[in-house]
Amino acid sequence: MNLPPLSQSFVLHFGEMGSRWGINRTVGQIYALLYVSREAQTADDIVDKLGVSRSNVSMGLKELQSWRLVKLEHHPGDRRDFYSAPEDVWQIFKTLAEERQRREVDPTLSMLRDALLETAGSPEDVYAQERMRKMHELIEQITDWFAEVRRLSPDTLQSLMGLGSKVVKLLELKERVMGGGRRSEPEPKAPPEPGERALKAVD
Amino acid sequence: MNLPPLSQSFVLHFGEMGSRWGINRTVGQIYALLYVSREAQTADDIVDKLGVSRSNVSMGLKELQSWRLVKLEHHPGDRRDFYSAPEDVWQIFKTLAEERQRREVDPTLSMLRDALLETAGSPEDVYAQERMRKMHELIEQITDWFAEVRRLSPDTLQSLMGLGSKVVKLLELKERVMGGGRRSEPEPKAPPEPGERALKAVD
DNA sequence: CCGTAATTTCAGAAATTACTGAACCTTCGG
DNA sequence: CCGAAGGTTCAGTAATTTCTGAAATTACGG
Repeated sequence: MNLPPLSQSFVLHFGEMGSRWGINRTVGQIYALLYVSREAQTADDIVDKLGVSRSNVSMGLKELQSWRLVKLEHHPGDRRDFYSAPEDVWQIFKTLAEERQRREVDPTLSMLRDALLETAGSPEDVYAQERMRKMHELIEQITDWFAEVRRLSPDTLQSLMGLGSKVVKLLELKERVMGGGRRSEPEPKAPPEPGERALKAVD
Repeated sequence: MNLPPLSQSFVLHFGEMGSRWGINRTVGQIYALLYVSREAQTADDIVDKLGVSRSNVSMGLKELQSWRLVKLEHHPGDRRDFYSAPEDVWQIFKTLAEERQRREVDPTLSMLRDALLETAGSPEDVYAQERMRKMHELIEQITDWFAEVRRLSPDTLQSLMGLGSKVVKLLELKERVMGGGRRSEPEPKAPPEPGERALKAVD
């Protein structure tokens, strides 16, 4: 490995971390390298700096592209592919969240929906279905919310997060200003707005 | 595998999914089984239902315990260990979030802090450090926020998420009601409250 | 077209991770 | 103290994943 010390620590750490996640060492290292590099890198640059095989880099870059985590650019008069990581860390975070949603959450939601449409044939499966319904509700709620929040601008998001748990104060404020609404002892189940939260049968 | 059909689909799905995450097939299956089982299960129950070896189940259960995802209980007059998954899906989600924070995020924050305390010895490392600072800020902001939100009661959390992107409206509302505060064109950097957001040198 | 540079693919080697069965503890009733 | 039941550990094997070098493909200037 042929890198200045701080960059190297960073790259090595991401390599290790990669395993705890679903990505392999090389992919983690390639991403880390692009992330801390001012200039876009060619595949051969990466080979030199990380000391792994050319084919491994090629595969790693393909993987990172499938995660939409790297940008491919071309320099005029040079036929090589240059790769870099997007600048904006918020954008990176969003992309990561979206891809993980797509790869990890969506298939599970789909499986749960299918199972919930079946008719349970035993007491065990009746209970299992009940549990799956609970899980489906939770996941759908969290992902719907997340999808909405992702649409906010980084600035808005940031001021929202800056509030921290003070959002609760805001909620109380809302109750007071909006008036009428339900008191602080809520009904056992919040009544869903009509048409929302219905179980969709599609994939 | 010896399970009713819906439970089996669920268990198999979690087994597959496990790989995309950092856990192995058996661990995923054991957890899924416990999750959809009304009664706590002994290790031998699990062996029968999943068709894996006794030792594999033992290791899997140990792993799940290290994630705090299973409860161990004892029935009077029975020396066997009975395992079950906590009921409350929100609690499960929180536990999962906390453990992933501990295993995946904290080590990264720690590495970044260390790197930020070093002196860069080359232009490349100066830039790398700048990038690491950006990443450190992002992660710290998100995790601080998450830590605060985790403290909210499921009810509060739920009404918050029910708002979806309407929180933005609330933010605007706040600006109006509170008056004085900064206009919708924010300063380039939000001024940190004194004492907060300081770089901590500890692990 | 030809030759060369760049990239991709892929079969097999290397490394890692998961799983098993057998041996080994620990606990407890008698 | 013995023996049986339950639980854990661990060395070896099986399975999977990662990585490589060589061959194949693509893209392009002349």
